[in-house]
Amino acid sequence: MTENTTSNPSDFIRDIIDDDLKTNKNDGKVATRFPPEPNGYIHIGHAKSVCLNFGIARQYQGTCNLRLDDTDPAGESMEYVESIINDIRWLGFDWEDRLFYASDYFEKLYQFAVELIKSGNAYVCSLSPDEIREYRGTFTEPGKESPYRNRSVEENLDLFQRMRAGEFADGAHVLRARIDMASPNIVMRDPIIYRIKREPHYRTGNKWVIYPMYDFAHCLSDALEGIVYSICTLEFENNRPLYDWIVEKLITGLRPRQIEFARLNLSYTVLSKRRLIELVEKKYVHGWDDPRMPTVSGMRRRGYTPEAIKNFCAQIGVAKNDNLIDVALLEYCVREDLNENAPRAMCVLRPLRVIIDNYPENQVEYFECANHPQKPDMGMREVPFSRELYIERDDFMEAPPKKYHRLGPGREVRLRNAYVIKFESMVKDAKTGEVTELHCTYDPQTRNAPPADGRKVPGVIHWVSAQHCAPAEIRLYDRLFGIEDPGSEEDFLHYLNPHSLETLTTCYAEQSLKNAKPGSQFQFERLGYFCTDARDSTAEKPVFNRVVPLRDSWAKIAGNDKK
RNA sequence: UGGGGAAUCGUUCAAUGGUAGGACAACGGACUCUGACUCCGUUUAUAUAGGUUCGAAUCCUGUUUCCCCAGCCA
Repeated sequence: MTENTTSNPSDFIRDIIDDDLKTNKNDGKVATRFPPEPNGYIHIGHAKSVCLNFGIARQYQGTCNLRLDDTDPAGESMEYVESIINDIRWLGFDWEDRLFYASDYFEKLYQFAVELIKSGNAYVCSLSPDEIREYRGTFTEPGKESPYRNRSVEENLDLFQRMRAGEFADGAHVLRARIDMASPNIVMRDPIIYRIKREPHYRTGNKWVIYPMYDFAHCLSDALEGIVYSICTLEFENNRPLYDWIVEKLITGLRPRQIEFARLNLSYTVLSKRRLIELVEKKYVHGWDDPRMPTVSGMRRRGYTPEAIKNFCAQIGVAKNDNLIDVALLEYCVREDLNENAPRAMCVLRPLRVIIDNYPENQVEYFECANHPQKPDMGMREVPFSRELYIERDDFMEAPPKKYHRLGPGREVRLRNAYVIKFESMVKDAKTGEVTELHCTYDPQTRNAPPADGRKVPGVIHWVSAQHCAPAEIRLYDRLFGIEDPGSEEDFLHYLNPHSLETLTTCYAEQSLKNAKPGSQFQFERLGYFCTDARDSTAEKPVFNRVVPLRDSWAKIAGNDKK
């Protein structure tokens, strides 16, 4: 595992870079960029791209720019820009002074467009949107040339200037690249490169009423920034000829190269921006940072760590195969990191009162408990013990099966870090028959020691002292969807997991958890990893999010027995 | 249907003409004051049919399957 973090990753993109370096193709320059559109929060799929682009820059001592690709004012906002900046920083990447906005290039891009018109490579088309679609043809039939395709350079220049000046309504004209209406690649059939859109831009306000299209803006932004490797996802493969066409027409010297890789798909969730927005807007989740969301802000609030996310991105690799990564791998990475770094504590989720009949009424003892069983340097804490305790309801069974080694009639169990107790009797609710209270006795010899007579007590359960513990709220999160690949379903909302959030309001946390720092993670022993909710947790009532449960081999045994 | 991509254990990534390997998952077992962690072990793969070659996951030919493209989104 240590080898993993020290050795450099390798993939087909890094192979290309290695080759370029070997042949000195770009004077040894390595420059990448991460170019999100600020119209939503970034998610684990973006994190893959962030790790790739920034990771390459780091590995080759190159640079990686952060560029907001904000060429369509609809839906873009500063709130999204801020969230993106915040999220990438949190992941641990730095673009130094290279924060750019495509909108900062609007004037330059306009001049590039003028240049394209002058060289006869672009024209103003006045077909309606419907007509443009019709003229485009289909997969099997070539398109038809627009009647406006042969306008003079002067007319095109005049029209384009007037488009900019705001003389025309939205949709009245567009600027198109003059390529080939018969191209088998539909992208190349005179693609639109500028459209009129009377929509205020979150950065340029009302300065512009024409906006460049992605295909035009992106490649030129790359070129302007001196990007060498323009890494994007597979669905842009069809656009690469256009990328190259534009760059070839307008850029001399070093030209950026587009390389495509397969975007991440994660099981039991969706990663398309459209669907994520829908979940937020229709309130199926409580915002972009809902801990069930695969967004970076959601995972942060859930308690995932940057290290876990980055390690996950390293594990999944980079290739061109469509993929659906098992979310279990992400959870593995989270556990791996938290097992190493999260201090342990005890917390009872579904309490059952236990009275130790032979323990003195007003006595309190403090047990020194290790914050981490394998890491003494993480220190100790004192945990109070008294006559009345709470244990987990699951840790008692009235009629336990043989393999169950917790508490039951006639059985003994070890209280974690404390005494061995023995079941004596139970109290039931007269009406419901539910067990409401247990009476036990403790063996005073078993403090920090095995039973004196050598008998074995296989079970160990967690507990809290009733008079010392802190009432807490705990939110148990489960996968957002009930099926592996909801993203492939048109009506994906039908597959939402109705139990993706379970809120427990009568939990009891050990005393030390009262001062838990917001956003900090713990392992609640025998249960899982939990994170103090950064938003809702208070000193009076701490709120914990379950990051991920511990692996539970008992659940498997119990589950098999039922079958 | 035209064009562009991709096919290797259940999932994913490697193997760049020379022993098909890793991780996750699954399944056994050991250990254990967390049924955690850790450790040990096991199962399972080159889409398909031909060809070239001493030797093919890799090269060639055909076939099949999957993904992307007909936004004035990115």
